[in-house]
Amino acid sequence: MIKLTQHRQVILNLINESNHHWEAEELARALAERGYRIGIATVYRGLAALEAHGLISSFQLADRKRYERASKAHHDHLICTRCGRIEEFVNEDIEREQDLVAAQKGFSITGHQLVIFGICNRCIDKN
Amino acid sequence: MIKLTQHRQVILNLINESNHHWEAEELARALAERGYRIGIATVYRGLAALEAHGLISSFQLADRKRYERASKAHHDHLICTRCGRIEEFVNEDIEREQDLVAAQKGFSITGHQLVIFGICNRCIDKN
DNA sequence: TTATCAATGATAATGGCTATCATTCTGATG
DNA sequence: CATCAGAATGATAGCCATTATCATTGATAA
Repeated sequence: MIKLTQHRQVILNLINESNHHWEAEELARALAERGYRIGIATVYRGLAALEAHGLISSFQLADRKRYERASKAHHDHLICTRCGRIEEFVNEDIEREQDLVAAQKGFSITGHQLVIFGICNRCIDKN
Repeated sequence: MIKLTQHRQVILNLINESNHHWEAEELARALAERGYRIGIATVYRGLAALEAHGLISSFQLADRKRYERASKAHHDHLICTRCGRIEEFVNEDIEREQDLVAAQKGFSITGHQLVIFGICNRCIDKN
């Protein structure tokens, strides 16, 4: 079904190798540094294809999308607005409450997007 | 402190008059329909100024910002991905859990962004 | 081998939003 | 009331992430 070309395999490997939350241009730069000549449009298309097949996942942060490993467990994100550090978290209570809210409002829930903004302890310690 | 010009007053009134979640271009169109000649840049600047002074509030939905009345109580949004209807909700449990998550991760929380996606009952009934 | 169809790359286009800059408005002061 | 400074405005160019276009390349099946 999915055509996992060499380019896409390289993109997938890079994402799978770390816990990083990649943005498209950043990933393109990393690929270039490693000697791969992959056009920016191909990177965007590859990311979309990989995500469409569940091999990676993404979330929207401000005006741009971030791509990460597809992990089994759903999780949300916590971002430090000072240094940009992103942490992941899982909270079953929040998940359950969201289902309740949707049910109360007569919505059939299909997904959600939760990002918590804050200042991380490293940044706080610097002051 | 804030210069509440006529233009900004008109923008503010329009937003205050309804529960609508306006996007900038949509609001500009509505103003034009009502006979106001307000440049698009002025609309954007006015929205930013009104928000900066707490007279309206906003949230990011996908690639664009939505503006709404500044309500006393914090709330989040539920959006129907089929018809675009937006509902608001308040859930204290979710708020509390977010504080806990941030504390656990050593973050000093400054805000969050929660949008639940789903299909609303009106759309479901149409099938 | 050939036909087919997707992937690719270069680049133009899109769309929301911001910057620029000349002009206009406002309101504080004399 | 006149003047002046700083802010607001409008027209429009620019920015930037992403997508569309289209000619070319590559892979797979017959």
